[in-house]
Amino acid sequence: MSGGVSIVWFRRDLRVEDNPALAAGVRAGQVIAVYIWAPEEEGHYYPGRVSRWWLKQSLALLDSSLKNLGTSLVTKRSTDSVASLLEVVKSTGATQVLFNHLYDPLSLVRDHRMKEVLTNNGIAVRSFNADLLYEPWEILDDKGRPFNTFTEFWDRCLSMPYDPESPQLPPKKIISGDVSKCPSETIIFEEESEKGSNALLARAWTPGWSNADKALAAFMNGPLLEYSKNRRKADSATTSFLSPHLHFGELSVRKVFHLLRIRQVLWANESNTAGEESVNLFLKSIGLREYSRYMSFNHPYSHERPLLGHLKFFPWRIDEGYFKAWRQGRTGYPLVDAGMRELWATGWLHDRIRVVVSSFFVKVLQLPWRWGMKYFWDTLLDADLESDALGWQYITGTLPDGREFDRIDNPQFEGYTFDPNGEYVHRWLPELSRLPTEWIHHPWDAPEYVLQAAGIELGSNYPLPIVKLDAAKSRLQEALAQMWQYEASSRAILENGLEEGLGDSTEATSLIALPQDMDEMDMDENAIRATTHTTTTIRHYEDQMVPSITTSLLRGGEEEEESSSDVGNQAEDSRAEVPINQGMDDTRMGRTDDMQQVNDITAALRNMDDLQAESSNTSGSMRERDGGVVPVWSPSTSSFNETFAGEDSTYLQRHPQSHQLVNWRRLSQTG
DNA sequence: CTAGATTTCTT
DNA sequence: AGAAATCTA
Repeated sequence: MSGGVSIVWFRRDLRVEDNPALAAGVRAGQVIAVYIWAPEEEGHYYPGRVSRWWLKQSLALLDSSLKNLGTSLVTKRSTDSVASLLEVVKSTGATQVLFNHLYDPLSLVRDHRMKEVLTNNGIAVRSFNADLLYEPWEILDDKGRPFNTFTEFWDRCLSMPYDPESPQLPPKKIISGDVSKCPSETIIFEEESEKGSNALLARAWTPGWSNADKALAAFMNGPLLEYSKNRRKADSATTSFLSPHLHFGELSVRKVFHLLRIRQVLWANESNTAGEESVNLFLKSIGLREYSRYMSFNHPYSHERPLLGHLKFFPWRIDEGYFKAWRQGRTGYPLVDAGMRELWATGWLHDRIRVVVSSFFVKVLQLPWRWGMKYFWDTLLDADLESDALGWQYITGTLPDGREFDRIDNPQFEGYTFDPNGEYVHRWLPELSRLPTEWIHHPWDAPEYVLQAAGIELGSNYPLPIVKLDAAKSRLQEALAQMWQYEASSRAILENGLEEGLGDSTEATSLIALPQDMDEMDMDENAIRATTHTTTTIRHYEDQMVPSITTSLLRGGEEEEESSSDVGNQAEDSRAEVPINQGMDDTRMGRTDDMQQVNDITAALRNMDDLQAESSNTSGSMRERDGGVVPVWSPSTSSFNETFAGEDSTYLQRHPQSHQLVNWRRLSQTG
């Protein structure tokens, strides 16, 4: 036993405490800790600037912790993490590879392949749960099927016959394997152009597992008690700020859960109801994180496809201008705009405001949710594929327990509940800083003299509402009517057995692609315009699907047309595009049946082989339909950055202490 | 005290 | 929008 060398493959479990893979390695003998940076494998989901910044800090801290324990972190730069892992194994003479589970679709496929490759090479592979209270396959209903609503899921989690594993302490000492033949490679996490902006982040955040632990303690001993009371204020400092730590696995959810439970019992004994309620609420947000993994595991396409198909024919607006206005915080709705500017400036957004801006995005602007999700991915410090997919699908209403699609939230009213005194808006929208609270969430209603006194000229230094709310409501109705009509004709085509129906169906079924990726964003603006201008105003009668990003990974980008293969094809279709044989007058009708079907299929797909077969299949069927219109955006080239920085002096001078996150102006002065 | 109004919450 | 919780006369 003591002679064995184990590779511990770190991914999003960047901690030494309660890390089962690491613990197993230590128990087995010598350990070689490895981190492989292969972002190209993530396809569209190459981590954004702030996310990479966090990762860099976190790895540095992990390395120093490992050094204190007797080894160090071997880092590798790769475009094929499985191949790199195999190299590491060979150069170190390791006999086993240990890692902790991930549940995003890319990792599921990659890890499956990794297991296969290594096993074929005679290497033992062992994997563990380090990210969840319970593995997704442990939480099933009475018939042994996965749940489809959060409440049911979470109830079951909380009433499981056995508790989640107790958190383990860090190892006292690690016996290092010989890494002399396996040198670390330097990983570049930030481009030169990003360093300036990144420097600001360090003033507000301290990544790394030991800091995560401190953040947890600070939250538990402070804001947690008031969590239920304060959680709905846009700029309150009462959120936990743990999400980036949790995303990178710097913090063990099981530890969080454990400590929360202890605290809960304590407060229950003191009959501290406010405290109890707070704990329950906070636990629920942990539960949502669990649920996002659960959904991703059971429905590996939930990051790119709606779970329910009832909006399949919704005419999403392919409108670059709307998209840009939203990103830059120039929609004319102060609460939305403040949120978007905070996001851009700090990489952070209060949970409530995430709901506000994303709901606005989908319902008022009618933009395809995957664009919004991609933007969140690129800009959020806690960008998390599973959580964000769940969130956006929830907002869009494509989950069984999602919001109703035809309900539009009113940012003006939301403004007065989440930001009653307008402080949040004042902070992030310097151009409105002199507008009284009475008008702060609806400047378009303010009398001319008020606007003048506040130095606001609507339509010039602050926009008028990009879409009026009553217009948004009727537009939504129109869009739904179109959707039903399109649905009906599509069904007619199917029933008539026509291969190609309406003349415009090619256009109609073309895909709405994601916004441009990083490498394309630096393109000449004219070139971009040339590729997009003809179609920017056209509505697309199709879901926002893209070819599966797992394709390139599996087949090196070229997959055969294998539609004949197996269940996969059918399964894929039913999941992505729930049959539209009902629900003409109720967008929600038929969802139970649909979900039933989805479930049956995914149950059959639990096996990784099927999953793999299916993903290649998907791309096969989607590929030739690619070519949707792609709006272009670029944080790095946006002029908004410069316009925004340094404008909000007055308010910040008045409230120097008032928020804990990045103070954009102050930081840019000193940094 | 209750019926009715009003506010809050919804994963 | 609709249910549930909270307020009020």
